[in-house]
Amino acid sequence: MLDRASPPRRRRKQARSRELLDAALALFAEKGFDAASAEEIAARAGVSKGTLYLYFPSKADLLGTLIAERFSSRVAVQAQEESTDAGTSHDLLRDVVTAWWAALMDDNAGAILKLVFTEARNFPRLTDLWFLEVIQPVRRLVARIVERGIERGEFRPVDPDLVMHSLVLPLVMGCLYRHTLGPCVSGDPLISAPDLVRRHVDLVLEGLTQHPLVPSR
Amino acid sequence: MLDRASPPRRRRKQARSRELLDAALALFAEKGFDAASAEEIAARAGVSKGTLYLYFPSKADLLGTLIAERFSSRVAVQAQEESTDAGTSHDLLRDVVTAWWAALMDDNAGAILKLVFTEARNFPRLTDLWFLEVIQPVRRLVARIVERGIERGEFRPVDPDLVMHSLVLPLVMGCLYRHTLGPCVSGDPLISAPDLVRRHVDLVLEGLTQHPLVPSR
Amino acid sequence: MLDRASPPRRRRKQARSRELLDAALALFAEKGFDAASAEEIAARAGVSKGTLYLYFPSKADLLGTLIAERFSSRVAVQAQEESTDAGTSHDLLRDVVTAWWAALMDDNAGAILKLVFTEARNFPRLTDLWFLEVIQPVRRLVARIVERGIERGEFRPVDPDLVMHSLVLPLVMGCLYRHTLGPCVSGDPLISAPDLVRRHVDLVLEGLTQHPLVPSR
Amino acid sequence: MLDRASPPRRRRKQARSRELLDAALALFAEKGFDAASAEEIAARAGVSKGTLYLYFPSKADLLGTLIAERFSSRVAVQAQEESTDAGTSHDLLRDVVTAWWAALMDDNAGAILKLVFTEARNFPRLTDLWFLEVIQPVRRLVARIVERGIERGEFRPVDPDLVMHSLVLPLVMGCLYRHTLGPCVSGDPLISAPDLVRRHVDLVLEGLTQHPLVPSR
DNA sequence: AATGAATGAGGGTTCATTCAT
DNA sequence: AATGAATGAACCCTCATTCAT
Repeated sequence: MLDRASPPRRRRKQARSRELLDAALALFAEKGFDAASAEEIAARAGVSKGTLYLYFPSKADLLGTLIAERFSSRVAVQAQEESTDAGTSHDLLRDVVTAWWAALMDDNAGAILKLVFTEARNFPRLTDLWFLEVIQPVRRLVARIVERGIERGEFRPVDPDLVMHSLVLPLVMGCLYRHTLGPCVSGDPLISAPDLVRRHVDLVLEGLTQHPLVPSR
Repeated sequence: MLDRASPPRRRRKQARSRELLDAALALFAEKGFDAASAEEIAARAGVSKGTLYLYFPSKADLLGTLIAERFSSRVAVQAQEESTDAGTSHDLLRDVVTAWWAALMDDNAGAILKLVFTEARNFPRLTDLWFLEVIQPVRRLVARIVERGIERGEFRPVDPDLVMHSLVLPLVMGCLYRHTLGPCVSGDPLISAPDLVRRHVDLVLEGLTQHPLVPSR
Repeated sequence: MLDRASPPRRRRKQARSRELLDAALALFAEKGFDAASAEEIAARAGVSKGTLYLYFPSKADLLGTLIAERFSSRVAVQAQEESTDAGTSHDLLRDVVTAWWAALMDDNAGAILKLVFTEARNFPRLTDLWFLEVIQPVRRLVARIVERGIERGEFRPVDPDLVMHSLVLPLVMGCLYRHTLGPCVSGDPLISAPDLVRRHVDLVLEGLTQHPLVPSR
Repeated sequence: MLDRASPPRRRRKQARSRELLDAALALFAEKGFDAASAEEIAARAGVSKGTLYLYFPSKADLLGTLIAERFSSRVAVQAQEESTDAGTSHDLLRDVVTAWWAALMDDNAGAILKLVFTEARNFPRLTDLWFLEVIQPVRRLVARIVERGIERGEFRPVDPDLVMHSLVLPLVMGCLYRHTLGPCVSGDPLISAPDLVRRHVDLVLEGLTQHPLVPSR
C-alpha cells in the first residue's frame, strides 16, 4: 500500500513512536516490565492510554521494538571505530574499553542492558540479542587486540576470553549498578571515580604484583 | 500463647516455612517479584494458595523474610574464615576471593544477590542491606590484605578500592549472569570454566603486560 | 441411640454449646453476621475454630439455633406475667410496657432483636419468628388492656393497633439504638434517661394537649 | 487537568456515577455492606465489575460517597420548610412530622437510614452524621414548636425531648421496618395504614385518657 | 473431644487491551 | 489520529469448612 501520509504527519508519527519507546525504556528500566503500567508509559510520552495501542500492539511489543531497534551493535561499533593500529596495544585496549564504557554510560544503552538482565528469564529472546549484539563484537575486538599484543611481545600469552572477562565484566557491572542500586544510595560511594575505568584497565594490564627490578614501564 | 503443638507438627510447620521461602526465592529470582504469583509459589512448595497466608501475611513479607533471614553476612563471613596470616598475600587474596566466589555459587546466595539487583528500585531497603551485608565486609577484607601486601612489598601501592573493583565485580557479575542470562543460553559459553576465578585473580595480580627480564615470580 | 455419655460430659457439652451461642450472638450483634468470623466466635467462646464445627454444622446454623432457642416468647411472657386485673388500665399498661422494656434491656434479647432487623433480608425466616414470637404476644396483650380500658371508660375509643404503634415502637427503637448507634456515641445523649419509658407511657396516655379545666388525673 | 470530554460523554459519566450509587445504596440496604458484592453492584448499575473502579476507588468509598452526598439535611430541611407560624401548634407539629415522614418514605432516604443503623458499628463515622444531619435538626424543630405551644398555653409543660422521643421514634422505626422486615412479609400487616402517621400524632397530642367533661378540642 | 493446619471458592482490586466517540 | 470509558481475566488475600493428629 502506498504511504500517502503527508511528510510532516509521517514525521510526527515517527516522533510519537520514539517518544513512546523512550518512555517505555525509562519506565521498564526504572520499575521493571511488570510494574510499569501501559497508562504510565503513555502518560510519560504525553499521550493517552489508547494512543499507545495505535503504535504498538501490546506492551510486550514495546519491549520487543525497543530491543530490535535500539539494541544494535552501536555500542561495539562505536568502540570499534576507535580501534586503529596506531599506538601500543596497551593504549589501544584502554581506548577501546574507555569508549565502550562511555557508550554504556551514554544514551539509554545502560537502561537496555539492565533490561536485558532483569527480563531475560521472561523474554529469553533478549539473551540471544545480548550475545549477538554486545558480547560477540566486544569479545572479537578485545581478542584481536590481545592477540596482536601477544604477537608483538607486548602481552604475556593469555586466554583472550580471560582478558575479556577481567577487563569488561566490571564495566558491565558498573553499568548495571548505575541502573539498580545506584539510584537508591546517597553519595554513590562505590563506582563513581571518573577515572576509575582508566585505572581499572591499567591495573589489569600491569597487575598488582610488584616486580622490583623493572621500571614500571 | 504457649506452643502446644506436638513436636512433629511443630517441625512440619518450620519445614513448611522453609519450603515456602525456598519456593519464593526460586521464583522471585526466576521471574521477578511481580511475575511470581502467590499461587505458583505455594504450588512449588507443595501447598495450596491459602496455606501460604498461614505462614506469611503477604507476598511482600515473603521477600522481607527472605532478606532478613538469608541475607546475612554469611557470604563475607565464610570468606573471612579462610583468611589467615599464613602464606603470601597473593595466595591469601586468591583464597579469599575463591571462597567468596564459592559462597556466591553455593546455596541461594546468588539468587538473593540477583533479587537485590532487580528489586532494589521497588524495595529500596534492599540497597542498604546490600552495602551493609555484602559490600562492606568484603571491601574491608580485601583492603586489609592489600594493605598488608603493600606494606610487605608484595604489592605495588594501589588504591584498595580499585583492587576490590577489578577483583570482585567480575565475580558479582558472574553470579548475576548465572541467574539471568545463564539459564537462557545453551552451553553457557561465557563464564563456565571451573578455574576461571583462579585465572582471573592471577591475571589481576600479575597483569597483562610482559615484563621480559624478570622471572614471573 | 442411647446417650451413653456420662452426665458431667453431657453437661459440659451443653455448656460449650451455650458458650458458643453466647459468643456468636454477641459478635453477630456487634459486627453483623458476615463480619463476624467463625474463628473469632470460637475464640470468644474459648475454643478453637475446629471445635465450633463439632457443635454446629455451619455458621448459619449458629444463627438458626440462636433464633430457635432464644427467640422464644420469653419477652412477651415475662411482660404477661406482670399483667393482673388489679389497678387502673393506665397503671396496668405502664407496668406491662415497663416490664417489656426491661426484658428488652435485659439479657441478650436486645441483641437478638437487632439481629432480626439487620439480617432479616438475608435470613427471611427471622421475620416470621419476629411476628410470631414478639409482635403477636405484645399486640394481643396491649389490645386486651386497651379494650378493657375502653370498656371501663378509662380510655377514649381508639384503634388498639395504633396504641401498640405509638406505645411500643419507640421501645423497639430504643433497643435497636442501644445496639447500633449507642455504642458509637459518647454520653449517649438521646435515649438514656432512666425513667424515659415511664414518662413516654404517661405522655401517650395523657396527651400533649392542655385541657385547662380538668384536674390532670 | 481540563475536562475536555464532550458534553454527552461528561453527562454519561455523571449518570454512571449516579447509577452506581443508586445500585450500591439499594444493595447495601438490601443485604448489608459485606454481603453486597462489588460485582453485583456493578451488574445492577449495568456495567462490569472493573467499571465500578473507574468511578470509585473502593467499595467503602461507595458507602462514603453515598453518605456524603445523600445524607444531607434534606430530610429535616424539607420538614422545616413546612414550618410556618400560622395555625395552631397542634397543626404545625402534625404538618412537620407528616412532612418528615414523607421525606423518609420518599427517595432513598429510608435506605440510607437503614444503612446508618446496620453499619454504624463498622463505620462509626455514620453515627456522627446521623446526629448532625438527622437528629439535631428535627430535635430543634420539634423543640421550637413544643416550646411555642407551651408558651401559648396550647401544650402542657413537658420535656421537648420526650415529645421528640414519643413522636418521632415510631417514624424512624417505621422507616427501618420498611427496609428490613417489611419486604419479607406478605400483606405488611403492621405499619401500612396510610393515615397512620396522622393518627399517631393525634394520639400523642390528645393522649389516650378519656377526659369526660371537656369537649375534645 | 479438641486442635489447628490445610483447603479452595469467592471477593476486592488492578490493568492490559478494546472500541465507540 | 486521539481519547478515555469499558471490559474481564488475573491477581492478592480472606475465611468457612474439612480432616489428620
